[in-house]
Amino acid sequence: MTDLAAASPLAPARPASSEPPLGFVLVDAARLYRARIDRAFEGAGLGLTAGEARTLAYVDFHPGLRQSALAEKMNVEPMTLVGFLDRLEAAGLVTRETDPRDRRAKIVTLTPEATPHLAGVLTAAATARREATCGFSEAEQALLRDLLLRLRDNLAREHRSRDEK
Amino acid sequence: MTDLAAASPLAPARPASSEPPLGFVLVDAARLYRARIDRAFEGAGLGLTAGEARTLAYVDFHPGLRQSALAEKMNVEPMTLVGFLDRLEAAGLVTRETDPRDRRAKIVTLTPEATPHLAGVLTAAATARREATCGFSEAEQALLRDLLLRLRDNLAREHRSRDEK
DNA sequence: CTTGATAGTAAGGTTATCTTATTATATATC
DNA sequence: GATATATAATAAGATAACCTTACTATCAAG
Repeated sequence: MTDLAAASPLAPARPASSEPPLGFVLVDAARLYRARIDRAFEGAGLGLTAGEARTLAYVDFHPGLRQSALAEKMNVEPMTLVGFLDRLEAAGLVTRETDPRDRRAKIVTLTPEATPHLAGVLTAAATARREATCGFSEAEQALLRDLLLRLRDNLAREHRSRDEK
Repeated sequence: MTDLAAASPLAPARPASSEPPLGFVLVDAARLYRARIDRAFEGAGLGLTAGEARTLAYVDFHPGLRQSALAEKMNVEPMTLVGFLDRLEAAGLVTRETDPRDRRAKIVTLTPEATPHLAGVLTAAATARREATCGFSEAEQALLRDLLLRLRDNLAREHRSRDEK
């Protein structure tokens, strides 16, 4: 351990309890979580990656959105979404239909075939969640979710405001 | 929204408050956080990616470890660490020295040149954290960190037990 | 001194993400 | 209504962060 904090008044105040800073813990946790989810998907025989599954779930929660609006909901660039939708569409799980009010835009919806896949996704996600939150009370689980939502929205807001510059 | 939950008793119980399941929120939050950190690093002129910075911080917290032990601490595969160390070593920020007690193994330590980089990393991480946890009380911030640590350790334990099979 | 495990690494692959440029279409302006 | 500008999706191509598998050097045990 360097003596940085002591050596320099310019060094950031290292939060006493933060051996690994919050961001590192978050990124580590997310990597493990994603790996766990990927494995669960693989085990379930859904031919879906985590990103595709996430897209499927978002379309389910927000059906009928344009791609650009969906990308914004998901906090990814439109081009990132294109890739996910290409594969989901090729698999017959979503449709892209030209918006009659603006023929540049496309409306994304789930096909009926998506239903069992979505069920598999949610089951796998629930399994991973149960494992990840082993030992958590209901309240703790809800608390974690709410804290993460607030954190995500803080960052998303900042991210967006920097885009529209 | 499909009517899955109603339609099938086999469908996972969808936690009432969980529009996006916990895992999705976590993965989204982590992506935004990492992007924010990358931007902060770029802005600070450190020629480091998030993964390299994370490695640097881990070596600072756990100096003198062998690569395999360090990889385990970081919850990545040894080969993933090799890439990070290759670049950090090329940049003159870490050294890999043969362990005299086992000449297969290498001991990783920071060089003196790493000090300012590490300071930059911690400053950037602190900035990102301040932004991400805008509106959080001290207690909430600590709570989030502890919940994430527990979650990470749950997943890491599972991950490890599956390896040694 | 062989035999089998272990530490690091080379080679190569995948996923998720981005940026930049292109095309079609819409909207505003003159 | 012709022209300029903005927007929606996308093609092309890059990068970071992982992983798996196979090889090499070394150790440790018989």
